[in-house]
Order: sequence, then structure tokens, then C-alpha cells
Amino acid sequence: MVDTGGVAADQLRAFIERVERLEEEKKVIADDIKDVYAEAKGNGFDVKVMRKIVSMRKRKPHEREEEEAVMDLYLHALGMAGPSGDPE
Amino acid sequence: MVDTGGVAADQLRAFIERVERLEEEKKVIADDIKDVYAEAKGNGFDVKVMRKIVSMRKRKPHEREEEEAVMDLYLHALGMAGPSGDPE
Amino acid sequence: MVDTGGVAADQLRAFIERVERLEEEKKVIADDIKDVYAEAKGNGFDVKVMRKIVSMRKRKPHEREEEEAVMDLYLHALGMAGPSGDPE
Amino acid sequence: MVDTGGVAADQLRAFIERVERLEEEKKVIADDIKDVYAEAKGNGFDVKVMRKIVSMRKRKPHEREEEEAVMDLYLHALGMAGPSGDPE
DNA sequence: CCAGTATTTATTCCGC
DNA sequence: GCGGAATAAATACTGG
Repeated sequence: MVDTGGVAADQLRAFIERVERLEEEKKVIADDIKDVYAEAKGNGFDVKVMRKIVSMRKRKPHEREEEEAVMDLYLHALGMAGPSGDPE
Repeated sequence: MVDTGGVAADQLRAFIERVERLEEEKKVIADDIKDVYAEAKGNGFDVKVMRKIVSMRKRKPHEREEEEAVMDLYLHALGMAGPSGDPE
Repeated sequence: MVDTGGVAADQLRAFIERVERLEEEKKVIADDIKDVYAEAKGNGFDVKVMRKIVSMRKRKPHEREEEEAVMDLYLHALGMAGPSGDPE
Repeated sequence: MVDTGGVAADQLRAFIERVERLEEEKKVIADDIKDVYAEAKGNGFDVKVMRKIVSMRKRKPHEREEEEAVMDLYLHALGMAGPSGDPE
């Protein structure tokens, strides 16, 4: 499966480097985010509050989706209403 | 700080063993949980739905706490109403 | 909701509550573990290393060896140092 | 709400939106990384080991050595095998 | 038995 | 530097 001496080594190296390149990009963005917070702080805003707002806004749509998913599950589960058979 | 030959080795061993003992107990409980789900499944219930319910119920009080925490933060942050000074 | 549904609902509730009770217990143990690590830290031990040791001891020796073999293979493929010497 | 508060609100909104935009970008990159690992896996590589290699390369060699030194210290304290031979 | 998903664990980061 | 939140990684479970 993996031939250390052959082409697989090149493949492995390529994968690793692609990952590393992407992680670098990700780090740049993370730094940008920090810069935005720093700028906001410089304008008198409370960074902790801002982070809370961002994370709450992130969770909200997620929760809605989850509730809908649970509703779907319930609807599906109605075929198993009780151990002694289904209601209809 | 850590003397491998002295009493610290015993201390280290004691800590490690306490952790391992506790992890064992935790595993027993985890297995018990699995058993409950298995029993429920044997009674015709949909395990996936049950897990969803449990995790949602777990999150609910958490969310309330978080909302209150955000409110506290806001109240505290009111002293910094704008970048050009406070309103009064 | 029909009668069987009502019975099923009670049963479901009971299962859910058993799970929740067990999860609480599990959480208590998890907290105890954290406490032990905190105490160890207070005594000058390196918690990160302790965690690594605990997880090492948990693993089957065979798995560990196998994973290390793959690791060596990959490191060699990448021209990074292995047991037989480093490239520099 | 006074004028400065309104201005502050707009500013705050702008900061929040900038952060959210950047976090979206970050998420895209994170997904790309997952894709690369998935592709590597499809080519027969061991993803777990790949991740370990990536994180090894990220770390400063000095830190790594230091941590390994502590690890050896602890393993010896516990009577577990180190570089100078195993107890069995 | 593999793939995807959900939970749990480990690590990192940030503000205090 | 610590303690706690956020992120990343690893693991476990379920369904196909």
C-alpha cells in the first residue's frame, strides 16, 4: 500500500505540504480576526462581549436546524409509537 | 522539582493510579448508559431520537445560563457606551 | 394519544431519566479526574505529560508498536529522521 | 438611546460582521484540510499518523526535546521503559 | 465492515 | 501564570 521508496513517498509529501499550506492560510485568517478584535477594543468596545455575541449568533441557526432534525426524527419514529405496536 | 529517585516518584505514581481508578469508574458508568440505551432499543425505542432528547435537555439549562451571563456582560459594558466618550 | 402511546411515553421518560442520572454521575467522576490533575499540577508535575502517560498505559502495546512502525515508515518517506539516523 | 450610542451600535455591528465573514473563510479552509486528509485516506495513507507528523513539524525542535525529557523522567519514575532499557 | 455523525478528549488561546 | 472558553483531534456509535 505504501511504498516508502517509490511514488507513494512523493504522494505523501504532496499531501503533507498541501495540509501545511492550508494551515498557514488558516492562521493568517485567525490573525486577521484577532486584528479586528484589537481594533474594536481600540474603539472602546468590550472584546469579551463581542466574542459572546459572535458565538451566540453562530449557535442560533445551528439550534434551529437541530430542533428541526429532532422533529423529523420524531415524525419518523411515529412508526414505533410503543413496544406493543404502532397506533394505527 | 521532580526527583525521580525520591518521594516524588511515589507521588507521581499515586496521582496516576488515582486517575486510572477514576477512569475505570467512569467507564463502568459509560457502559451502564449503553446498557440503558440497549434496553430501550429492545423495547422498541429509537436510540438516536433518545440521544437527541438527552443532549437537547442537557443544553437547555446551559443556554439559559449563557444568556444571563451575556446580560451581565452587557450591563457591565454600559459604561463604555461609545468610542467618543460615555453618554453623560 | 392512544393508550399504548401513553405507556410508551412513561417508559421513554423512565429510560431518559436513567440515562440522565448516570450522566450526572459520570460528570462527577470527570470532575474528580480534573481535580486530581489540578492537585498534581499544584505539586509541580507536568499535567500534559501525565495525560500522555495515562493514555499510553491504556493502549494495547501492540497497537502502539504498529502505529510507531507506520510513523517510522512515513518519516523515512519524507526524508525525516528515523531510528537509523537523520538526514542532516 | 443617545446619538453616540447609535454610532457605536453601527460600529459594533460592522466589527461583528467583519469577524463573522473571516470566520466563514476560516471554516472553508478547515474543510479543505479535511478534504485533503480524506483524499490521502482514499489513497491508503494513515490519517492519524499524518496528523501527528504535521503537528511535529509545526513544533519547535527544542520544545519537543524538552517534553520528551520530562516524559522519560516520569517513565523512569514509574519504572516504565525508557531509552536505557525496559524492566522486563 | 465502512462511512458518516455525534460525543468526548486534548490542546490552544485569550482575558484576567 | 492561571483558569476557563474555543478549537481541533480522536474516539465511539449507528445505519447502510
